[in-house]
Amino acid sequence: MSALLNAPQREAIHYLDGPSLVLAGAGSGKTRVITHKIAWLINECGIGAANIAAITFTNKAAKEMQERVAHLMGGRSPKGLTVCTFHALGVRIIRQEAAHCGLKPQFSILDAADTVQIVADAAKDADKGIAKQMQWQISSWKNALITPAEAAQLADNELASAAAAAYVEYERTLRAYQAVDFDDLISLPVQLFENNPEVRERWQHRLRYLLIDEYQDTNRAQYRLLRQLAGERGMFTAVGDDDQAIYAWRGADVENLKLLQQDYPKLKVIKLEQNYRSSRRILEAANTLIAHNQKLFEKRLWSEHGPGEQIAVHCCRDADAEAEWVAMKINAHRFEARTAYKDYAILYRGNHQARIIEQALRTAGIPYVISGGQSFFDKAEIRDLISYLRLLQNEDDDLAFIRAITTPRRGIGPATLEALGRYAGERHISLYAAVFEDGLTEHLNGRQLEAVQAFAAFINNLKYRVPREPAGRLLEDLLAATRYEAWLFEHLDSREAESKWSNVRDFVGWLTRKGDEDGKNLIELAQTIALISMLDKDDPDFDGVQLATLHASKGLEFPHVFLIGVEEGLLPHQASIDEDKVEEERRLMYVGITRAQRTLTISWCERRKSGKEFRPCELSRFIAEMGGDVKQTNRRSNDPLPKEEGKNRAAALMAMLERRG
DNA sequence: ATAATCGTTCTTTTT
DNA sequence: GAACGATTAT
Repeated sequence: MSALLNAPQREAIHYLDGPSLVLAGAGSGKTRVITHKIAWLINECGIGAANIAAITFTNKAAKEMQERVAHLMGGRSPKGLTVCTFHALGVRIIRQEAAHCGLKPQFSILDAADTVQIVADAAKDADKGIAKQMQWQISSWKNALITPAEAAQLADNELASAAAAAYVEYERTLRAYQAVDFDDLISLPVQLFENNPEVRERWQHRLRYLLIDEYQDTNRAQYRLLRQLAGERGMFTAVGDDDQAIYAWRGADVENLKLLQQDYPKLKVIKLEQNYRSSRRILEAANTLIAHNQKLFEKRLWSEHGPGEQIAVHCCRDADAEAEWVAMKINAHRFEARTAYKDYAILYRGNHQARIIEQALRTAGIPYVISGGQSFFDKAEIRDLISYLRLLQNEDDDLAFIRAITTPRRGIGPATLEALGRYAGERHISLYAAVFEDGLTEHLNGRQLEAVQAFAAFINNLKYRVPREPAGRLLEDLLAATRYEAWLFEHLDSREAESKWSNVRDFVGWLTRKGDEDGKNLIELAQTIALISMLDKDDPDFDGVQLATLHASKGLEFPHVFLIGVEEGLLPHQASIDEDKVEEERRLMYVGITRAQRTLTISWCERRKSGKEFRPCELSRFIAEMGGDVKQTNRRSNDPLPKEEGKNRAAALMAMLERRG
């Protein structure tokens, strides 16, 4: 990237007369604009760092932004500057204004699995799949700031009505647990600011200038929060690209771009159309593809780079052959071009596709890193440990209580918990509080009572020690006392137990380090982990091929990109075809293409396993939509042969040699 | 009453 | 391949 800023970039940075929207095409240097604008505001405009907030969409983006600002400002991040996700900002607001929200400051943040369980409990006869759909519906309502009462009126089918009924109970349960879900992190601040103008003004005053990254991915509630914080003056810069809007399924609303123009008639729109990333052929293909979408803003990327290599489209026999082919191709290309493994990325539509690739890379001896995928914090063993931490932080968190008291097993099962739950429910107290009530003796037998009280005493003791002892020691004691390691090895095969235990060790090591570095005790640490979904252990020195879903790849770039599984039904995904949502899939494809700097290699399979059977596949429509400048190759020529066939051929070869010799 | 075991089902994307 | 549910064993 050139050291100088181009004219539209400069304009975007220096524009301060009012609200502005920067339409930043892929690879047009949008992070650069944001970071430079922050520096400009602080250095040239006399705005205090503490009065500036840059809001990103992912933790990773926030971290990168922070680093780049620090770099720009001479190695140190300006004191008091806010660079975080919408959700992290929400946590900060709620924690500081907890009393206004009817919460105690140590509220718990529930994850997806917890919320589904609450919905399942709220709707008694719920099967797991239905509960998931209902939770989904409730989440959509919350993202659109729709109350349970409004939802009940809106519901126009059986599922929605059931969800609306569960919604009321769901909210009640959350408050009883002193807990919030991810959606609350946005909607509670919105409600708070709605009802308390003084509080809103205080925050408006604190965060005087706002920069919002990935604006096209904001949902209704987030937009509302932005407007409340920015107020009438509208001192903000929103940066986004409607062509890269890929989170509609999660409530993101591209309409927010239109709303911005409506709500702020003086909105200054600046387009960044010069691409600094990709060679011209890749850019052309991306432009041609995305032209098939209905456009909100006209935009055409251009580049000063040379044409570069042709895009290759390769057909494979099946997913296994595809994985092997990609691995082989990377090894060959790396050898020829003398590149590093980290110059390559393999991108795919769904997480499940990663497994086959991983396998192939391992056998080929290629190092790799996966970003995204199942979050480290979603793993059962990590959730086990976190449930103890959550319970320490907030004893009203019944879900954490249940998980902690039953893992590892300590002779407490469903029957005991049901009795305890009934007792607590009648009294409107938490499970933990119920353990200390005298009346409990009526409902539990001697052994049950003893077990439950021993557990509560254990937690109580830990809690007492939290302010006095370092987090690391408490964690070690917690694991020792619960015999967690032994429990893992007792009921799992050793390979699995080992992997789980090593995850636990990683987690404990990470927490211990963090505790020592920041001088935080265990409970203070517990409050921060809920938001850190991806373990930011990505070590930039590690030389490995990057594996990522298309969603997770947004914002990244690589010299050489492989885009796999480009088939009808997978990309575009079948569900999107059925629901007439192909435009979003096209944007997803667009995001994938525009990650590539020098070469783009696309692959697809003739057939794919669905369940037990192979089903024939056809090439994605998006290839045709990219224009004709691609080089199609067929398997046969350089495909690795399936195992038996390979063996046969080797045998035939041997036979031939023998005949000759 | 609790715990381990076996079989069945599904996999779009994530703060 | 993992996560859930139903079944069997203690």
